Amino acid sequence: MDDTIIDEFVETWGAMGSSWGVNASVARVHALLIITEQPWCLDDICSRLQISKGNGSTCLKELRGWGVVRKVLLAGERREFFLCEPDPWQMLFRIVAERKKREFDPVLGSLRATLEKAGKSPGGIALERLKAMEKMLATFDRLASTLLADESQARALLSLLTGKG
Amino acid sequence: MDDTIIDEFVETWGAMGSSWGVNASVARVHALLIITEQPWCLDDICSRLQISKGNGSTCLKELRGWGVVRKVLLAGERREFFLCEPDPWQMLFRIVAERKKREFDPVLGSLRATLEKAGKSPGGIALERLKAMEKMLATFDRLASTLLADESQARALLSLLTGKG
DNA sequence: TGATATGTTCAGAAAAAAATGAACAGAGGT
DNA sequence: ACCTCTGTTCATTTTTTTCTGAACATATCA
Repeated sequence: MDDTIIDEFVETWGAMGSSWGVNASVARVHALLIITEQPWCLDDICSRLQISKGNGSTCLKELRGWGVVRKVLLAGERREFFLCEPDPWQMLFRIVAERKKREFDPVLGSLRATLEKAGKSPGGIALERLKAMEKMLATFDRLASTLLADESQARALLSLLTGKG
Repeated sequence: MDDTIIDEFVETWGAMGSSWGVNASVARVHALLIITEQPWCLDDICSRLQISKGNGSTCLKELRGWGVVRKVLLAGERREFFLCEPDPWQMLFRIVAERKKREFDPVLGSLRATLEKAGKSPGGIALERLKAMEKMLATFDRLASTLLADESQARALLSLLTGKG
């Protein structure tokens, strides 16, 4: 029975989301749209996942905010339907780009501000270590920017590095 | 006053931890050990961060579990002191290795199990899409394994890719 | 216009996560 | 052996997060 297969996937995805700071319901809705490639409407999602309409609505809004789910209009249908981005790489890039912007860039900015202030009165602060951290994060910043700027190239590069297709 | 600088760094780190699924207190303790490179004892950490001894003890235990903090014995001291891994790259590699093991590998395993089951009764399941996802995650799996196996090489490679030191 | 269908928002309820602090365990010292 | 210092554990409390469901908005159609 493939409902079981779908459920397992949905729950796995939900648990993974949780451990990476993504609301489990959001991840579950996403998983449902991933594994069944049909368009779903709000009510069907909610009854399938046993969540309230309010919660479902919020999850979809968030997923659209991440750029991984979009509304589709179905001929003769009054309701709104939702589809997820079909290409896993695209999906990943959008999530990474968004999380970088929201949760990495501010940290790098803050670290640089700390370094600047600490440069003037370094008492008790491990300046050299912080500089090394800034350098490391800056490396990731450049790498991510480069990869995100050209997705097909990024994909090729990553595959190349691992020596497989 | 550098206590303020330290506090800001600690809070930034704590907030970042939160958004990536790491307990904020754990991240704050880590931040304190990062930015001051002295050894700290439990009581001093707790009073500096205004957390209970129980909480502090648990945080340190967890940080040791991640391999980024270790106990040091100070001559003539009965208390235990704690130091964090001094090299940011080492720190990062340990965290990545551990999170991969705990939170990525099981997902890849589960996805493969899903694929196997769905191969037999694929009704309603987007097989091709799941295969593409498996392929993508497998690429990351190989890449991470390669990089984690030789840290200095990984570090060199990442710097090379970004065209800087 | 009124009735129905659909979606969103948000105050309050429920659940989950995190923190506290007291009890306990062990290690040293006297 | 007894007392003190140190650290851990865990039941309970507190805080935070998440979810629900009802009220509201909007759209469609008769």
